[in-house]
Amino acid sequence: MARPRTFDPQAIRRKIMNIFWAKGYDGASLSDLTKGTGLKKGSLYGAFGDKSSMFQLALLEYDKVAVDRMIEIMDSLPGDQALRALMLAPANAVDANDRRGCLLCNSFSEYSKLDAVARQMATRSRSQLLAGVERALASHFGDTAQNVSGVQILATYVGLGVMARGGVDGASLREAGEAMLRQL
Amino acid sequence: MARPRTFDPQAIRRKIMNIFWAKGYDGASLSDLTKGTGLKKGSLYGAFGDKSSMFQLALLEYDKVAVDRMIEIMDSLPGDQALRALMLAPANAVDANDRRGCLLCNSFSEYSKLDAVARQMATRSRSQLLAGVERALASHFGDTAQNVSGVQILATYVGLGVMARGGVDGASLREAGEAMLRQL
DNA sequence: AATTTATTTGACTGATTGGTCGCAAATATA
DNA sequence: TATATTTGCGACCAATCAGTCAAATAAATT
Repeated sequence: MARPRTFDPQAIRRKIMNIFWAKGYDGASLSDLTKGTGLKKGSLYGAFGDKSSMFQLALLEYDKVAVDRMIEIMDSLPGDQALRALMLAPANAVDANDRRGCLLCNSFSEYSKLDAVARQMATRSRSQLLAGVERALASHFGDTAQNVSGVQILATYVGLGVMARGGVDGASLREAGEAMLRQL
Repeated sequence: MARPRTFDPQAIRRKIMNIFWAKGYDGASLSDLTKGTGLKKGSLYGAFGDKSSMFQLALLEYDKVAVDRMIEIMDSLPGDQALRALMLAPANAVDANDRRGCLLCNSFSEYSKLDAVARQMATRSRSQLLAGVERALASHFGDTAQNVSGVQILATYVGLGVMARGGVDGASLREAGEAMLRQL
């Protein structure tokens, strides 16, 4: 008996994620969100809550479509190929003209402006990504102690994404990723 | 015959740098700047120009007191110690309760919001830091080809700074830095 | 076709954004 | 001490910020 909503919430969630991905939490204005989704403020607030809720939603969506997906791919590959996929992802994105970097990594930069829930979500995604990296390392090296550390690989990945945002060319990012892989 | 200014421009420049360092270009409001410097808007604008000029000034100041200083230190040390100083700096800062990361690296994250001058300054500082890293590498390895790349070390450094902002503990940052050093 | 109910919409907050301007205060010279 | 000048300060500006709300709209059931 109620009028059904005319938009697809899932599609809007995706658009919201992309807006925050490109502009950051603070950098994305309500005006950006209304223009980017095609919805008016009222609909946006009615369906998804306030701006911080929308960002939480964006983090969740990114966790599903990017982080979890990357972890699944890594888990399905031999350790060295898994790490190769991760370390070359930033260079590949820049070559495809995508300079947004990684939404999760970007949110570390503005961590101090996030609410407690968003911080927890970001921290959780980070530790899951780290766990995936460590599984790949273990699968490559066996369980023996090694020089490389999972946090080091994670730091390199974060740095590559930020440098992509900062205008570094794809070739340099590829060189850095390849160098990291040579250390395995 | 003119009334002399009652503040020390150099000290104010330093304060402006610290404000942008902690909050970023977009994140630092004029209100932050007036509160942080103790000067009113009129004085601030009269002495330093608009907000983007003040950010350029902050980048220049950071280049002098942080980037150039780090490069000087690195140039004065044997290659391995030089790289050690760089790779452990983020962990040391966090241990000293400083989670601001690196102003230069942070500006990569919001590169798209900077004006042309600030972008050029950031790019220039980055390539100077990279050159310093490559000198340290050459001093350590001689001129033979090696597995490690300067861009890789730079990416790791950037990532460590961002992770520091994102609440990662000092011990993890140290572990990552030490691991990177083990690859040399 | 009438009613019910949620959706959509645009107008409207108060606060803050970056930025400007004129006036009063203060000081160094004459 | 009087004057000339620049600083410092507060009021003001339009634009934008996130967020609210009531009225108009549209659809599904009866």
